[in-house]
Amino acid sequence: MPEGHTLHRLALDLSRDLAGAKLSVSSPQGRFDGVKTLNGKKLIDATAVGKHLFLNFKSAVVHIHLGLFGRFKRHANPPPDARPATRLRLLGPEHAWDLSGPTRCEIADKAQLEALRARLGADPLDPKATPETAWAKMHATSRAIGAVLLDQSVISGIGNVYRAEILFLLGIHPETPSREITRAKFDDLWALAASLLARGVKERRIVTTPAVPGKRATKATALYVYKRDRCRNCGGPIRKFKLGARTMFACETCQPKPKETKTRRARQRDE
DNA sequence: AGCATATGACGAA
DNA sequence: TCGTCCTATGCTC
Repeated sequence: MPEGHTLHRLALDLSRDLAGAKLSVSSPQGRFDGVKTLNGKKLIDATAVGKHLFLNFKSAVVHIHLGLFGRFKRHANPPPDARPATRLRLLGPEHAWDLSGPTRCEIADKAQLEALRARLGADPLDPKATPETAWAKMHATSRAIGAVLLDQSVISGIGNVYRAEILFLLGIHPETPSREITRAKFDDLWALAASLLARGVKERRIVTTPAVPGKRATKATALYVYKRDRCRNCGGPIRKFKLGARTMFACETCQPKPKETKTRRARQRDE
């Protein structure tokens, strides 16, 4: 689940359960080296930027990136024995949170945090974020828009599911050169990303189809194109292909290819 | 039991 | 562009 909405949801939930408390911190797996520094220390809160999560202790900040496999599990206190792969266990008064499989989980100093922030593009979930830099970057490259949307230094928080769904909803073919996106389309994209991510935080999952009152979206109804065989809108076949090292899903009826300016790769593939 | 798969990102070449 | 790292799940045999 780890796209931007997951980390922002986690920041809220971790803050709700653990903020203000002195935590018992452990690493059943043994691969988190901040246990000594943090055990018994008070957590101020948890925050998120893009796909990065920060545990803000009074004395230090833990930087967590879930990568593809990282997960948090919540338990009531007292929690069950931790699985051996548990990298980090945070035990608060009422709840325990177990982290497994993260790409990153380390104490970060000021310089590291600053470098990270400098590297990340604007996060649509940040109410203070402005899209000007993202627009400038997007407008300045001929890379495929589908690849640019995964680039966390342009916009942070969008992952493989959101990129497919956002491009579908905007009717943009993923191989469209980024610089051909108009300012008006970009503004739509930014607003859509913000609203979908916010909805993801609220619903605790990615949902891009219209809400049906009284019904919860299921795996079968939540998305238009991602991992589907048929387009939820027109019923046509979904094309599945690699783009930016990940699997892209698109309906080429609802997302027509840009005219003449095919990418070189697309041309090669078609011949 | 074993294998394929996954919503991510990095470094080497 | 490829290999690599990290773990859990759900399939197939």
